[in-house]
Amino acid sequence: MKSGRPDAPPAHDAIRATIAAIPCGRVAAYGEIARRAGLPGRARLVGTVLREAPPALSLPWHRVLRADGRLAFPPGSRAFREQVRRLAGEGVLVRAGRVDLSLHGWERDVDRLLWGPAVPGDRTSARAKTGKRHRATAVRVMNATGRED
DNA sequence: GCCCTGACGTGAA
DNA sequence: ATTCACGCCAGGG
Repeated sequence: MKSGRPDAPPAHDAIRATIAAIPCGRVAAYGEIARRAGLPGRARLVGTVLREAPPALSLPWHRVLRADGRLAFPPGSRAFREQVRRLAGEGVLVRAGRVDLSLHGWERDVDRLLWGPAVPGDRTSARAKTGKRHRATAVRVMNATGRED
């Protein structure tokens, strides 16, 4: 029995569902999406799926970045600018072609970021020591969280 | 089936 | 911070 569409590989479905689940104001790497979709190591497949995905699905493709936080498109290209635009619309700032994953990364739990114990090697906690930056970060996160649509 | 390509990831130089 | 080389594997020719 085919569940729904015979021409829709389960892997593709899982990937699309995972991408659709990325909350507004957050971003995730290709590799992370593959992992969450139960397909560890298939980062490239995520790219393929996105490329083939019909616009009608309205997947939040702009929330998908490379592992280092940089956009996957060539800087200055049409898609690149569009992605920056969309991200900005959600309060996600792109600087030098990259997004700060410690700030907007999906993998990082927001509550732990604000209230939890400092994680060794976490740049965010290090910056928090300066004080000022910490408050600005908290405000930004709360704004992003409170906004639903 | 072989070969090339790619919206990737990682580690080394 | 940058560049390079590989590893990876699904698609398409």
